[in-house]
Amino acid sequence: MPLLTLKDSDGAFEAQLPGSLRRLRLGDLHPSMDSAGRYFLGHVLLNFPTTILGNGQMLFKAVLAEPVTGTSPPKTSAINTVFFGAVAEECGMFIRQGDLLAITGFKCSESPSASKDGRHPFQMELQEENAPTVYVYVKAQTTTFMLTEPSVPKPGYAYTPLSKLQVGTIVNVFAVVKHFKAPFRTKGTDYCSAVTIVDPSDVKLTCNIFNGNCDALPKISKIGDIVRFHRLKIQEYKTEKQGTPGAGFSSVTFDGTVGAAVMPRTSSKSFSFSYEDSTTVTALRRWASAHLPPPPSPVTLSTVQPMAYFDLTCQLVGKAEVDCCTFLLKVWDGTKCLHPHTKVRVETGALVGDEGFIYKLRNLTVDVLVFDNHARTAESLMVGCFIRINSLHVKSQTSNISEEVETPCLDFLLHGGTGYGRGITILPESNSDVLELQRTLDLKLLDLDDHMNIEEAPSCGLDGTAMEPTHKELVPMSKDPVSLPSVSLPRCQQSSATVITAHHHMNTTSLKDIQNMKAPQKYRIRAQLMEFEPQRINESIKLYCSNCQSLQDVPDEEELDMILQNRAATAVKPGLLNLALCRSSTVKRENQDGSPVVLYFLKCGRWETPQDRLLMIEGGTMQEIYQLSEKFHSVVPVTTEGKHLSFPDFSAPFLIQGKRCYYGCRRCSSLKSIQDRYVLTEKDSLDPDVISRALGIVLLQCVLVMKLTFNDGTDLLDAYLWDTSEQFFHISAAEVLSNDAVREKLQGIMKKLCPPEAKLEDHPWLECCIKSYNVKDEINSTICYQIFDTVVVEDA
DNA sequence: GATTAGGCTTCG
Repeated sequence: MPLLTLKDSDGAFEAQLPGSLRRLRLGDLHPSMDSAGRYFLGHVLLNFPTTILGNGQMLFKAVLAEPVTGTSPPKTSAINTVFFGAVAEECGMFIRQGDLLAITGFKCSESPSASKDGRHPFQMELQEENAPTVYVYVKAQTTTFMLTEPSVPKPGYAYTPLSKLQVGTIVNVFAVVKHFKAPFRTKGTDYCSAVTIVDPSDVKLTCNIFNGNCDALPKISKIGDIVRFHRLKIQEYKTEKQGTPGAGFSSVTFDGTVGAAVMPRTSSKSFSFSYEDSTTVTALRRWASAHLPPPPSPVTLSTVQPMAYFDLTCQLVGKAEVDCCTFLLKVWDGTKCLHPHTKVRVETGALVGDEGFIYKLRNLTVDVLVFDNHARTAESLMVGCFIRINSLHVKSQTSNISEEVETPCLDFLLHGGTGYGRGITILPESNSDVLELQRTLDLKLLDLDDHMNIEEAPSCGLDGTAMEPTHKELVPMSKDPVSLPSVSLPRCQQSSATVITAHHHMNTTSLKDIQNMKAPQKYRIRAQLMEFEPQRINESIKLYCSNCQSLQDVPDEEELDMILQNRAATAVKPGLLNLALCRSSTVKRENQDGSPVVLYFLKCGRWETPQDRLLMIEGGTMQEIYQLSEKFHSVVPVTTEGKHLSFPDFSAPFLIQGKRCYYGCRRCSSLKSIQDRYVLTEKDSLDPDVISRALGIVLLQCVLVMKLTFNDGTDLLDAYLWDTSEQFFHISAAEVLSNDAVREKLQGIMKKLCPPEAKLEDHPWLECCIKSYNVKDEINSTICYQIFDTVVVEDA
């Protein structure tokens, strides 16, 4: 094995190397030199994807930089390092930017690209025949940055004031963001973010930062943020200096607010962060607060002025395509726009989002029309996400100002182009503005619930066609009244096993009265639970698509094994692999006469240990998949199709994490090819949302669906419980399937709500909000009922 | 390791 890892917990890197080895410096390298007994020490500045040469040999290239001890780096500190064959395969999978390596057993040759890349005139080459060894220094703690790292040779970064920049140099800078553009796709291959920065030397510099991965761009969220750029190349454009990423460019961003925590934001997994950096951030914050104009105070929908441009931080409630170059975004920020504003009409069915929620917020949302390049961004936004719309135009529809007859109607427009930073940014949930917004929205929602009354019940209801089959299946049949249960205590004195979370002003309606009323309506009821379906608790969990509203059963392990067996039987040639994407290994099973199991290890991710790696598997039973998912973070079942990997179908989960299975919607998903090497590694995230989005899969949500039969002594009523947000039971539907303890907890609750052995009169009383809605088919129209805004009392 | 864009508001 040419690759050896040494842990930082075991001491300093060089102290762990074999004592006989002596260190070679960059100046010692020469084609005539013998590297036996010697090693070269360097940080990985850059690494390129592993490729296959014309002769079928694998090649991995990295640029190494000798750790610098002085204050400023020498001119040529970087050297190209080329790994061949098996060495390339192994090192290419493991080595990443920022790693510290010690290399032995290499040859030196002339670098064919030295004149172009300005690096060392020679390059290092590692071939298996020379028995090379690559020692990698592994940090035990990789998730967070380290404040001090005394045992690792750390490059001493020097920062150039913006007034001292020279064209043609590569520098490190620390400065305040004066202006920025949210990342946008260029006409080339990359995303770009334009950032203008200033520092206490009172000079500004515009930088165009490019990267093929949008997430790798500086994580700037607002003007006043502080950025640290390493290896920024200074160019000249129209007599002005300009910054652009130099080789190995990296960026770290900090909040610019005086007194805020100094938390670095970056997508780099490995980056330095020292005590000095922290004091620089503090100093820059103080300088900016005293010398720069204060950042514009945030505008909300309630404070918006006509004919203005502003940045809006908001939540996306709904979206719809208007035409090829226009998209509608329905957003809210918890405040009410005081001016009349345009409501955009879209074709029925075009609006994506929760109908009920859109209706509930109808007086608080504004319709934003986004054009051209932004329409494409808008299309990919997930309803519910938090966004910042930069340079949103509030346009008054009254063209002639002299005609001030009425209050003007406002249009919210995001014009095409990126001028003035126009754009849409998805804000992470950890963003401080989002946390504040979330609080505002939560309070507003509570407020809304309190003021919502029966007259406000939506007329649209939940009578979507896609839900019909389920509801028809479960449509209440028995409506014969039964004898009144004898109750020993007055009802008002009995505690409830469930309570309502809103609508307390509503009076209780008897089930008999409800049966005589038209839908849709909202009611408050007090009744006992007579029975519920399904009795087998696992069957109450369904897979729901929020996009097409379809509902389906979750296959059990037996069904899944059948599906997997059929797949294996119809597979043409298992094990055909795409080398550029991953490494495969075939696992033989002693007790099996059937097809082999092939495992594919993804090469291009940054995941290093099995616990944070994604594995693809071809063949295998569900039990085997679960076994693997205990060791690997994520398991994706695949099949081979021609020369590439593909997804079999949607009958089985497309992703397994631990005991949790994730399914895709066969109707709404449009699969992207795994052929694209970036597909699975987008953002290097193993989040099911990110993976499913990257694969073009619309993720199905686990929901808990039950039919509850109530009896209040006046009549019986069947109501559906549709618990999508863990509200009713405080239980995650998905966990009912994957966690035995959670399933038992749910069974326990149901036992208490509806004790199987007890007489109905001894069942606990429940207080519930229910709403009625119409379910229509070609011939009939039935009224169904659904429970809402009700929760089980803990320890019911 | 080329290229992209290169803040200084719009068709709507």
